Amino acid sequence: MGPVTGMTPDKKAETPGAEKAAGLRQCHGMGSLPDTGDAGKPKATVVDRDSADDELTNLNWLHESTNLLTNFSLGSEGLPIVSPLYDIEGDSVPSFSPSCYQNPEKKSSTSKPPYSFSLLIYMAIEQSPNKSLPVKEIYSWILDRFPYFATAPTGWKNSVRHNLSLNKCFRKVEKSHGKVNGKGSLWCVDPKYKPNLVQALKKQPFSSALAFYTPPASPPSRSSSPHYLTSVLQQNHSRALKESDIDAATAMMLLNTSIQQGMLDCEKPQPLKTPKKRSYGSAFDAPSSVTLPENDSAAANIDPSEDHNYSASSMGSQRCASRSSVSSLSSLDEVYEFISKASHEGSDGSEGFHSEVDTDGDYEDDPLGDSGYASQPCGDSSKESQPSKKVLEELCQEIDEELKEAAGSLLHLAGIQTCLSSLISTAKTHCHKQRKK
DNA sequence: GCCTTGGTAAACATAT
DNA sequence: CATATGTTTACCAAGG
Repeated sequence: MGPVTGMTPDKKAETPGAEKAAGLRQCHGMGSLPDTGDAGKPKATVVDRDSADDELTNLNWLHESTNLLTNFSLGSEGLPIVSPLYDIEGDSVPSFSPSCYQNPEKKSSTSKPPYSFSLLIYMAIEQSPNKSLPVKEIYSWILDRFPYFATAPTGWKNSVRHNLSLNKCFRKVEKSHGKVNGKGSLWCVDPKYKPNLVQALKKQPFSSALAFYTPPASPPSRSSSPHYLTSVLQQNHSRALKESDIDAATAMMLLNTSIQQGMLDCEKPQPLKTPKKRSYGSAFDAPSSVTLPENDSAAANIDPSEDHNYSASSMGSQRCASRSSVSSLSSLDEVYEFISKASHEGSDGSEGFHSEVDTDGDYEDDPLGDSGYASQPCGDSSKESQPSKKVLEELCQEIDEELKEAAGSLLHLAGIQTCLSSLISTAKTHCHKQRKK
């Protein structure tokens, strides 16, 4: 691990202080460190590994991870946890009994957490406000929660990166138009595989950590409306949307969001990788039981600076998450349908919309396709579709206008209806009075 | 014994 | 150029 990253011959340890010694790996368990350059043969330290394993069984590490649990239980935004997955699966949401983590017994700060890297990454990402994190943040998160890694050989970072790349559960989120805040890109969890990850988590000794599972949070910097809506939608759509009293404006906004999402989905990259390498996603393959309508793309372009992209993708994620784990989707679909009809009435030239949908469908053929590797993200394909992007944006605007008109019509109708009803009621009372007379 | 899965190392490429 | 990040390949160990 020492030499892991980097191409420079002498590569530095990824963590200063931690050794780089090529051989010293496997000091796992005890976080012992470095310096000794015991260029021992790799894997030569089976003993250490064993000791680490022993520690894993006692789960003492958990006591040191109170932050982790706390965060999870509160959700990334301190919101009450809603766990669609549990609802759907009929599982009860695991509860955190304080006793779980209040035990102060801190014996092994170097205990290796009984979570695989993929789960750690998943937790880190899921816990983040944006449901996406740069590698660096993932490192930090892991380090914060699992001190073990602070003293562990640095190879774990390589493992993290390795997992991000190989595990199809994770997707790279392209930063907006070459704009970058530092190196690398954000990583998010492919909604498709969330259920799998969650399931994997549930299998862990402390599956209760699952309580942290929260619906994708709305991104911080974006305008609140769409996110608010999606958020509300996420929490209430099955209930509220089933009710026929859908506010037209809200509906239009929803539609708008969904459409944008669809457009973005068009840009979703298709995994191009050939199934050469071992499929890391095998454990998290999209559940066959869950039918994912095409393109449930992961949150692409969550970059806050990329607005419509963001909200759209956000919605996409939500839908993905919902679809992949929930059954109440039909209601949402109903809304879309309803709205769709409404918009058609408002304007016939919905050509854009249709074509959009079609396009969407085209791209949806191969969600995670073949290998399922998602490493050829959004960015790549978006680059390829640069030219069409403008067109899409234009279409977006057109649709936007149409939708506004439609919304206006709906509101107008709503107003008329309100007027009529009030008139009717007035008339009724009037008649009533006259009759009494 | 085989297969799957997870962890690790390493080489290399690319971006900043 | 140095470093961080991302990709890929390979090997090993554990468990089913």
